[in-house]
Amino acid sequence: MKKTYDPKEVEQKWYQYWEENGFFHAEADENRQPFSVVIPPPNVTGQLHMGHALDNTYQDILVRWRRMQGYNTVWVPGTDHAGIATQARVEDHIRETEGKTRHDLGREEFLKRTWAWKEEYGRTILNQLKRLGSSLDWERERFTMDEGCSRAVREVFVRLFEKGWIYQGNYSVNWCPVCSTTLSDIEVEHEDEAGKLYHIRYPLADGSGYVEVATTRPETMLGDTAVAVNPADERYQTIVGKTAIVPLVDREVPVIADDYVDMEFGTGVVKITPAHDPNDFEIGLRHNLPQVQVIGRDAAMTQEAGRYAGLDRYEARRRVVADLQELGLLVKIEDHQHAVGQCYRCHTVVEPLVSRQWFVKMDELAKPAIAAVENGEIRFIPERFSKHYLHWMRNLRDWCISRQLWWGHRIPVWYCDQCGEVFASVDEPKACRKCGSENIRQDPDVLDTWFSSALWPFSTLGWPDETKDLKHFYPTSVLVTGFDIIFFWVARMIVMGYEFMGERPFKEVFIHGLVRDALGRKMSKSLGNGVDPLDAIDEYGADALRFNLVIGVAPGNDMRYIPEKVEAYRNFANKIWNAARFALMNLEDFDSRKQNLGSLDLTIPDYWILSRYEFTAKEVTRFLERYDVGEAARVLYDFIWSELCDWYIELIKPRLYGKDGAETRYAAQYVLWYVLKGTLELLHPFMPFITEEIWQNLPHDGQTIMLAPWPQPAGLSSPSHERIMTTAMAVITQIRTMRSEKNVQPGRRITAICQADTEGLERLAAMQGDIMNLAGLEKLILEEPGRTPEKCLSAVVEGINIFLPLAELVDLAEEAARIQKELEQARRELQRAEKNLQNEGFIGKAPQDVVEREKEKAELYRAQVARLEALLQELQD
RNA sequence: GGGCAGAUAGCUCAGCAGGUUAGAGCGCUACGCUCACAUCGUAGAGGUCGGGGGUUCGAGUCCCUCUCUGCCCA
Repeated sequence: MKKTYDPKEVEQKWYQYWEENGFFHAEADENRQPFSVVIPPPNVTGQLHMGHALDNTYQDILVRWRRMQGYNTVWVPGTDHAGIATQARVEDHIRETEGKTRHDLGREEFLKRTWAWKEEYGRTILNQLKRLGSSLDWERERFTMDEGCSRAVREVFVRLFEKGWIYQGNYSVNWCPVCSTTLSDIEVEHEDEAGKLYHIRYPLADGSGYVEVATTRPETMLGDTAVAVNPADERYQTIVGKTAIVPLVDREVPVIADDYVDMEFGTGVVKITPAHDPNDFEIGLRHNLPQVQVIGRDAAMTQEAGRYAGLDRYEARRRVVADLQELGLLVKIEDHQHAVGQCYRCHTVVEPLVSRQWFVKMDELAKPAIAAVENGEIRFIPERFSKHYLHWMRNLRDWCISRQLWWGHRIPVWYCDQCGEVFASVDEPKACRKCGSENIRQDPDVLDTWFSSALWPFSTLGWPDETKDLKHFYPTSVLVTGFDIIFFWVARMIVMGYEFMGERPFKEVFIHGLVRDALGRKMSKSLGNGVDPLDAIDEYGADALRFNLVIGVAPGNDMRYIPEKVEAYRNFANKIWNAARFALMNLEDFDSRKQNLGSLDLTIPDYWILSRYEFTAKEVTRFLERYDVGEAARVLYDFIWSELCDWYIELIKPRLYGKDGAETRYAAQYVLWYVLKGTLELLHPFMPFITEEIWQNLPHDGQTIMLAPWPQPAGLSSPSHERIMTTAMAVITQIRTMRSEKNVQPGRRITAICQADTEGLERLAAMQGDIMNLAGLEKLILEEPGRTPEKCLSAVVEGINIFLPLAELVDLAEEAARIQKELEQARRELQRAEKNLQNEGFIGKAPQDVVEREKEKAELYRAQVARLEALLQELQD
């Protein structure tokens, strides 16, 4: 074995081994409890980023852990066709390489190219997930546009259509002029921008004066069909019902009253443009106003805009404002902060446009999905995310699902040009369902990407067929994802799960935060501050990256990616590597079958490490059960580094070297092997590669650590041995501290005298040899308290007097000062404990064990104080 | 405007169901290449747990309030 751990050498080897031996794969087995997870499918043309690395590390930890626990475990891999994003990438590519648009190529050819693109790049992200160690069941790989998923999409569409829950309608929708498609409400991000508020005068037709309206988008006035005030606004009572004239287009429009108008905003008078504002659209419907579309799908002004036709919307704004100014109708321009809707894909400012689109009626669908979270059938972890979810679900609007794209699931609706019938069909129809005419055409649009991902938990398991997998693995056990797609994805899966499976899609939703850069900023392409997980893996190893991503992160919190931190966990891997190297060097002649734990002649450190190991195993399991992955990892880190390496291995070295005989050597070998092997098993879900590499080298049963049984409690807990060790460790540390303070050469062996009560002496005697070894002693004298040895460095710890006869190093004043300090500290603690114990409330109300512990502490501090006082007295004499 | 997080050592963060002398990593200081590991060891310094109030025998932990930061929704 090499002196330092080299991840490159082992990672690929083991991944291949796991995959080739089918360890990731599981068939549905009715006799075993299922544990199933579906991956949040990454975009098919995407690259692995830290967010994916985090998300999949969490999933892999849970999946590997449950698999070891014996669950019938599957983790379903796959990718998402990501309509807008992928189409945009391919369009860019074609423009750059051929100088053509998708329209130049035509729909069929463009789709052919996109599929080719998908085939070429779709694998990369999945391969990148392998580098991370993800134990995905590759035999189950799916794609949102594969045949099965596509069939599920059509099936769902048709069923909802026939139920009347999918409908077509003319509404104000969000249009992205760059992506050339509509967007659902949540695909629009509202960002605060510094804008302007323009105050404009609209003359009244009867010549009685003007009304002053305030608007942030003056260019839309060309499409105004009303001016509105609040009915309760006393300022404007008299003008309601009059007619105003829209300047520049000289359109006569009514002055209407509507509750929607905010009296506080601007002048309290607003212009109404039903064609270009969703609220105005609603008002337009209420008041029967015409819609005049002055901005087109290309974000340029239409013919309706008269002399502004053809201008870009922003250029039109400038011209309109200039023209108004010239006419003297522009009252003022104020600075104004307002939220501007942008496309979540390309960040272009979205244009509200009225058009005919397909919608999913959400009110009925939402009911069971709301109830499920309310009554705890589906649980969010952390709990607070259920509030987010519920708030959104209770204020749901219908979902616009049609997209004017080519890449996606074509809407399965056909129009008959003969009789006008509109019908949906799962299979491609040859003729009109009603009149039999073959003169039919399919709706040109495709569905929102999220429509197909909403079906993911059951479409990937075979729905609409009633497959064995679906029966056994649905509902899935847990969904792991980031809070940013709770609305986009999680909510819709819940909705569709109840509607089509009659059951929740998953029992629990484990939500994690974002990976940020070292400065706490979101990692983004535009900032260029993203760290490529593959680079991190190359540099530190996949195990170190994984550990870094999860350790010490509380559920739901964001984490910062700091290279030095990954380095620390690379060092941790190396630490384990070397502990194992040490173990293996000393286990060459070891045969674990010779004896079992019960028949060995164990020492106190043996009992202690077994007890600590058992505690650690329980803690790790407990934390994982609560999805507290960060704490589980921390517990392991501390156990391995501090207890196993720093103490236990150091303690057993003499025994392993054969200094105390073969029997105890074997016992030390056995315990070391047992604890190391078990610890590797506990660590395996977190650090799959290094644990497999070491485990394979240790005596073991089975083909892989992946399938080793998860460590179970074995009755190894031993508080009495832990207490002895605690005392010994405190004494050792204290002696080391004194040596260090006085610069005693590390190699120099010295004498120590320990005075303690009978019980203390027993504990020390039991550990005498170990204390001497680890504190660098040539002699350890244990005696009853009474005398104060002359010219010694002294200290008191755990009620034990420690004296180091190092006369030449003793500085009386220094000693006195130090002891004085310790004494004050001990007195403070004693006082605190006594105050508690004298408090009737405490004695009466605190739990028995807390009171007991407080009593023990008081006793300890009392002894401590007494000893320190005596010492100080001696020094001063 | 409404809601939700966060504020703990110089930095980044833990702290579970109120009761440990409040922890870790990095950084810092001193010493040490002792036959697993210098990607290391030993020891050390460093915190009035954002401010104020309250509940409680007891509050970093629960409640109220204020300040600051971030996020979501309108």
